[in-house]
Amino acid sequence: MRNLVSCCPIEEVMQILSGRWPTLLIYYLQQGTKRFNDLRRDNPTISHKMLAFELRKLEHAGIVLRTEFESYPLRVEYALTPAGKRLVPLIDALGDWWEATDGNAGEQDGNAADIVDFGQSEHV
Amino acid sequence: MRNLVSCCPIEEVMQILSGRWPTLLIYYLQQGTKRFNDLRRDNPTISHKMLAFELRKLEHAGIVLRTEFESYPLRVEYALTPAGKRLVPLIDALGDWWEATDGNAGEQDGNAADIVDFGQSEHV
DNA sequence: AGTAAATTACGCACCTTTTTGTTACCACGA
DNA sequence: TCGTGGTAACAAAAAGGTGCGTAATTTACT
Repeated sequence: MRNLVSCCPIEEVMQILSGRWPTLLIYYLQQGTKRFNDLRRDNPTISHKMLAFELRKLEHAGIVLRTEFESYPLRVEYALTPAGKRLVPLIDALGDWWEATDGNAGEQDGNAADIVDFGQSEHV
Repeated sequence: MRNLVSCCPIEEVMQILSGRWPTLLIYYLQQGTKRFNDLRRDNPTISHKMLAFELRKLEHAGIVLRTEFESYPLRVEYALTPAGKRLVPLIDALGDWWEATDGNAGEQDGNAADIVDFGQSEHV
């Protein structure tokens, strides 16, 4: 009575992990403790608004630990919590699954290389 | 050189699984073969446009197999591919992880029950 | 020595882009 | 006329980007 039977926890997880940034941020934080601008440098395409928002989301979810130091210009450090560290191999497994699928995907449909772009833009 | 080292496959997976519907649809399809309106009945809040779009996305990703029968009113069946079935336990693991985290989350922050709502609406 | 500028980690307001929903419409057969 | 499995057009909502402000301190320039 656990395996994908209660779909609710999965919905909650996806609410946290959905989007480009959560898994990426977990990836970078898994390398070690980082500061706000470290993460911005790690990922130059994220805006500071998004970074702040996603970090707060991950913090609330218990995945990221935020530590504030009252030094010169104010310093904040971000790190994975134990729960966040336990999450890493699960995300990892998804990546492995995708690579395995991707490897032999061509046999079904013919093309699987252009999956990346799902442009739904219809207002052009 | 595989474990969360190459972040790209994870980005691709999240591009497919992000959002409310993909994991939910996988959940319902894991119960067995379904037809379009079966899935609509399973999940009344999804619009048919979204359902069609998400199903096509999952189909392109090699997770869902679409079979069209030329019977009287036209009949289409959706089912998980082998790759889709292999994905199920991974999604499952995320749900289990969340439940485990949720169980002892109170020790860190005090409240972890109201994580669900991340209203970012600022234009009210 | 005095002034200007940069750093740090954001919050806020405005605007654009993307996503999602609503509605109508299609062909077909019972 | 209803249900089947959609597509296309339009509308609303959400997500995301940009730039400004903050406050203390250090560095850079003159």
